[in-house]
Amino acid sequence: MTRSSNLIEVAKAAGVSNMTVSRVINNSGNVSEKTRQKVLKAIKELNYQPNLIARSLARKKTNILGLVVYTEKGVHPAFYNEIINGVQKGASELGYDLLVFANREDQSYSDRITHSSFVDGVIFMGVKINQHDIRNVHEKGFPYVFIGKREIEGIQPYFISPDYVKGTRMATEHLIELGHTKIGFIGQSRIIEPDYDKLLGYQEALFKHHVVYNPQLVFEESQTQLDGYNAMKELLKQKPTAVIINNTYATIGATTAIKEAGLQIPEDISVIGFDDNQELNEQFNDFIGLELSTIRIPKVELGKEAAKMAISLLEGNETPKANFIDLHFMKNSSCKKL
Amino acid sequence: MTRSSNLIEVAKAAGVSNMTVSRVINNSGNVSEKTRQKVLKAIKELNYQPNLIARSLARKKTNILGLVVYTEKGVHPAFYNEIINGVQKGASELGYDLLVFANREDQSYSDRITHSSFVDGVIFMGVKINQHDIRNVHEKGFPYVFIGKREIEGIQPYFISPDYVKGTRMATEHLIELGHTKIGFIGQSRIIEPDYDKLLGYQEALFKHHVVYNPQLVFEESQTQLDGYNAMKELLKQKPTAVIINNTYATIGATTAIKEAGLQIPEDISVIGFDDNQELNEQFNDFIGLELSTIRIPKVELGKEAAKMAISLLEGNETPKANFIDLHFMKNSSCKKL
DNA sequence: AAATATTATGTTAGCGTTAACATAATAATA
DNA sequence: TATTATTATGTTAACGCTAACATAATATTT
Repeated sequence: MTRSSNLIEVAKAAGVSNMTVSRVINNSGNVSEKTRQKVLKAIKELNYQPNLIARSLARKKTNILGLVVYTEKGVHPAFYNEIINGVQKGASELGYDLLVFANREDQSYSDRITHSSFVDGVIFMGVKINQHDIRNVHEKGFPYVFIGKREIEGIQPYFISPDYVKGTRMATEHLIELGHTKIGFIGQSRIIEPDYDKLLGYQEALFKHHVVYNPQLVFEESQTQLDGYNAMKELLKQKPTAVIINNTYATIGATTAIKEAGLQIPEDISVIGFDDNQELNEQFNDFIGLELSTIRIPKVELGKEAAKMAISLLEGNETPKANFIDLHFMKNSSCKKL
Repeated sequence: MTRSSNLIEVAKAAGVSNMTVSRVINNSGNVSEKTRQKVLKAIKELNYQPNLIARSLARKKTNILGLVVYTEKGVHPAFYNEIINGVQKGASELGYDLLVFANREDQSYSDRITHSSFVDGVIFMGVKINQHDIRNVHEKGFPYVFIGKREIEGIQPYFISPDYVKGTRMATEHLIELGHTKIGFIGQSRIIEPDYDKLLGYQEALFKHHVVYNPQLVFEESQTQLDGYNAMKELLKQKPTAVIINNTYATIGATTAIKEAGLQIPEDISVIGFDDNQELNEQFNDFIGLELSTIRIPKVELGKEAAKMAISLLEGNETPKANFIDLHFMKNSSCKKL
C-alpha cells in the first residue's frame, strides 16, 4: 500500500514549522494568508491527510460518537436504521463520526466503550438495554444519552423520546372531532413503554372530550399481522367506527380482517396506524390502494437531536435532561367524518 | 469523568518496566509466571485497560475493519443487517472491531477510509457502490473486498457472493424432480446481478433436464407486492404448476393473486420464494398458515466469510480472489409432487 | 521614535503504546 | 567450571499529532 505523508513532511515541503501546518489544517490560531497558501499547496502536492489516530491521541479526544443498538425481534430493523441515519447526520454536522455497536445479541459494550478511548460519548438505543452497561457508564461519569424515555434502577439518564402520549392524543382527538366516539385501540401493553404511552394519549383525548373509556374497545399488545388480525376480528364485534393500531404489522393484519368482514375503509371504519416501518407501510398502501392515515415518528430528526444532545453533553455544555420530539399526524384518506 | 490509568502506572505499581506490562497484556514474548501474576494483579487493582488509540498509533494498525454499506430503496435493510451481523462476528473472531459506514446516501467514503488510518481494510456492500470509492482504494492498493460478485470498469475485485445460480438451479431441479415442467419465474432482470443469476440457474436446470424454456413463463423484475401480484395474475393465465419468485415482497403479492384466483398452495400450484427478508417471511407464513419453501441465503455465514477474507487480505496472506457461498433450499410445505 | 499590543511563527514535550535493540538472569551444554 | 544458549527484563526512540509556551515580526499607540 502506498504510504501517506505526514505533517512534518508537509512542513518541510512548505518551509514552515509543524505547528504552522497544524494551524492550517485545523483553521486555528493566526496564519498569514501567504504561508497558508504555501502550506495548502504542499498539502495538495503531497496528498496529505491528517492521521486521525495521532490527532486523537494528542487531543485525548476522538471526535467519535458511539451508538449502541440493542437489537431484538419484533422491533423492525428499519425503524432503527432511520434513527441511526439521523444520528449519523447530526453527528456529522457537528464534526463527529459515528461508531455503531450493534448486531451482537445480549452483549455488553460499555467496558470497551469507556476504556478503549475510541468514543467520546455514547447513545443507547433499543428496548433491551443492557443494565450493566448503564450502571457502568453512569458510575464512570462517561457521557451518555438514551433514545427512548426511561428510568433504570433509580438512574435518571439524559434521554430523548418521541412524544407518544401527545401524538396519540392528537390522533384520537382528530377522530373525536370527526364525530367518532366508538374508537378501538389495538396495542395495549404494560411492559413496552411506547405502547403504554400510546394508550395513555388515547385515554387523555377521550377524557378531555368527555368520551367514556370503554375497555372492551382496547386490545392487548400486538406485534404481528396475526395479532392485529385476531384483535380486529374481536373488535369488530363491538362495531367501532374507528380504530387506532400501534404497529405496522398489526395494521396490515387488522386491515385484512376489516376487508374480510366486507367493510370499507374509511366508509365503514376509520383507521389510524403508526408508521414504524415506512417501507412496509408504503408497500402496503400501494397494494391496498389506500393511503393510511398514520402517526409518524420523525426518526431522522429524533436521531439528529440525540446526536446533538450527546455531543452537547460530552463537550461539557449545559444540556437539558429530557427532550421530547413531537410526532406528526399524517392526515391521509383512511379517516372519514361520521 | 474518572481518568483511567495507563501502562506506566501499572508498571510502577507492579515494580516492573513498561515493556513487561506490554508483554503481559499482549501475551507476547517471554514473561515469567511470577511477574505475570504481579502485573495482572496491578492491572486488576488499577482497573487498567489499554488505550487502543495509542496502541494503534504505535502499531500503525487499528485492528478495525471497515464496512461500507451503500443503502438504497428496494433492498430491505434487514437483508444487510444480518450480513453486517455476520461480518461483525467474523471480524470479532479474528480480533478485529468493525466500523460501519452507512446511511449516508450517495456519499463517498474512501478518502476518509484510506487516509484517516482508522481502518486496516474495507468491505463494500450494496448495489449502488460508489465508483470513485472503488477506483480510489484500488489505486492506493488499500485492501478491500466486495460482497456481491462484480467487475467494475476493468477492475476485478476480491469478492464473495451467494451462489444464486446454483441455488436457483437446485430449487428448479427440485420442482422438475417433483414432475413440474410448467414452472413460472417472476423476477427477471438484466440489471440486478443476483436476479440475473437466479434466472440463469433456472435456465440451467431446465436445460439439464431437457425442459423447453418458455419465455412466456418468465416475468420482469419485481420488487414490490404489487409487482408480484400483477406478474402472478398474468402468469396464471399460462396455467403453471409451479412458480419461483425472486423476492419476499413479490412473493406476498403473488400469493395473494393465487388465493384470489381460488387456487391452493401447494395443491394447485407449488411456490418457491427467496428469504431475503426473514422476519417478513415468518410473519407472512404465520399469517397465511403455510410454510413457504424458500431459497435461503446464509447471510450470517456470508458476512463472516467476507470478514475472514478481508482480514486475510489485509494481513498479507494469500487469498483467493473469488468466493461463492452455497444457498440453502428450505424444503417446506409449499411444493407438491405432480 | 520608543513603548506597547498584536499577529505570526517556532520549539519542545507529551499523548500511551510498541518495535527494536540492549542487557541481565537463568538454564543447558561442553 | 567456563561457555554458550535461552529466557526474562529493561531502555530508548519512535508513531504523528497538538498543547503550551516562547519568540520573532509586524502594527498600533503614545
